[in-house]
Amino acid sequence: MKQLSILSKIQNHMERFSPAEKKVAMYIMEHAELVPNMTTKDISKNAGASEASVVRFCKTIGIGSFKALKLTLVRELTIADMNINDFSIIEKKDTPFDLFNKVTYVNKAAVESTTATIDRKELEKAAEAMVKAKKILFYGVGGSAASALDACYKFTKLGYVSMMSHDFHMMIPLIANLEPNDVLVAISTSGRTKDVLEIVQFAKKKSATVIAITKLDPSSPLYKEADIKLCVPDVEQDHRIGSMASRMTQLNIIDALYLITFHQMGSSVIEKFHEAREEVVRLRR
Amino acid sequence: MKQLSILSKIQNHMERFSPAEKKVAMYIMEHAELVPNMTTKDISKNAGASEASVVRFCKTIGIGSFKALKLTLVRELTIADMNINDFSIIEKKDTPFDLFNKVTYVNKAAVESTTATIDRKELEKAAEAMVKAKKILFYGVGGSAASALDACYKFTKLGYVSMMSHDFHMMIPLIANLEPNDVLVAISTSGRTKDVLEIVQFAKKKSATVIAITKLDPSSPLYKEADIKLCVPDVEQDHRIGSMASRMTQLNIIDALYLITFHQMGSSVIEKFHEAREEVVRLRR
DNA sequence: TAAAAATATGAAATAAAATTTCAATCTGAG
DNA sequence: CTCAGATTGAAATTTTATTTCATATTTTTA
Repeated sequence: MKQLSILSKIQNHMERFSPAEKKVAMYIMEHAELVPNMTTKDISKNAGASEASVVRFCKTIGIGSFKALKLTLVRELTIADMNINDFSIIEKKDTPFDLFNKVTYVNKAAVESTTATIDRKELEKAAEAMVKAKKILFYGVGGSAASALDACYKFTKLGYVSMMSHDFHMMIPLIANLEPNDVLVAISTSGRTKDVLEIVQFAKKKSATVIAITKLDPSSPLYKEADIKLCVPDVEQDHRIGSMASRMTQLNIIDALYLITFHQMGSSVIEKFHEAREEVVRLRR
Repeated sequence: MKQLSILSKIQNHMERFSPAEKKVAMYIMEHAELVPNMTTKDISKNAGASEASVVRFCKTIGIGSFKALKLTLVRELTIADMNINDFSIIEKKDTPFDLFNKVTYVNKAAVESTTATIDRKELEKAAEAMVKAKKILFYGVGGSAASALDACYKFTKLGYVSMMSHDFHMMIPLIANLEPNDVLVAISTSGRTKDVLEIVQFAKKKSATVIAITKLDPSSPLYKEADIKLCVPDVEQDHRIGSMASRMTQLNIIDALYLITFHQMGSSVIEKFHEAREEVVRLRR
């Protein structure tokens, strides 16, 4: 039989808690992953009960101390899965540290959630395309520009002619010089950024392979146009705040693409790679 | 190949510990499973060193506090049989999808591990500094340039005069125009990039506040020079592959800084923010 | 080789967190 | 009502973690 986890124990006990304990229980159930980094004071504030009640709560559920509860929770949560991906949990009274913990949690969840949208076959197609390419271009604007820059840097290290710009007009001549089998990686979570779409169309005209990093949405133009779709989840974001998680998901996919390419290239290239790295360490500007 | 495992990190570092730290390290290696339930005093007694040395030991191995060490140990000891925690497990026969899963795992772990190095007080100092600043500059080179770009974009959205460049020579005049209370965010995981250090020194001469995003390493020059240190874990990477995880940790901290600043600014600014966003959606280039 | 600088260390002070105490406040049975 | 028992949080206390600082040690420099 399955060992009764501490969280379900709390759940089962819910009816029998006193009002103050119940507040604590509710808070802990809903923010279990934050608890290990919190103090009794933090929790009392957030749950609207006293510190004493937090400690009493621990005893009530049969755990000796608050510290023991934290350890128990960490142990259980390392295996647990997660589901939040928005910032509805942000509250007025949050301290910087609270906010940090929440961001960390959301980002972790975002990375995790890329597993749900990525497609094996598309990854394989991407791997194949990367090997065939001489030149690789990356294009993303606004929030996606940083991802493009990161990707560009990584593939340069692999010895590709790899370029990016967030300037539409700069991209045009770059695209004009693409040859068949070269790759354009277009990054736009929404899949509806006009500049990106125009660049993609131009690249297709030059018979380049277009890889899109975009959210899984069959109705989006970018999704429809791309030869290869590496999909990020639609991490529904609090629009007041703007997307943070989407950058994480883009980068996670870029990292994968990089590692896959690296893996395929084999040891031949690795020497040059090594050489460049040593030079960097030596010069260390 | 190295990884995110704290115990092997301690092992690898063994030669470089000071005598007192070494005693602590030895004790912890041998009794790792007991440590989460011990206090600094317990350990100092058992290891034959002072409590201060226990705390210092944590910093030396790149973990922000003793409490964080305890949490990290619990996580690892429970995760141990969940096998993967680094890239040593990359095998020839890995499919692209396998590689994707491994990258995802590593990135998630990297984000998670920032909780071990961040310091509450430094976050609060950073929050304060950001509110006082008129102008914010970001500087990072190589792999850190993408993080700087991302940060710059985010803070521009908040209405700051926010700039970045990865060109050293371009940075000079930007720094020259900084005023007291303005902020320079210097991003360098190693904390030893020469360009970055020179920029930091110049900024300090202009009385700007320097926030460093760097690994927790008390001996690194950037760590020593910065007014405020937001530390990322030393996700020691397979040097054949180059760092992926470190970008994740940088971005996680940048996201936190952004959210904290946003949170502090309050609703006054949120309107302008909204306005810009709606314009973006309308124009959607 | 001596002086100066940098590093390392633990005792003690301080800060932070957890726990306990206790007086005030409820709650409900008689 | 009223009183016994339960519940609660403010404040005191205890425990734990962290920082400071003076001293000791090593390393560098002159």
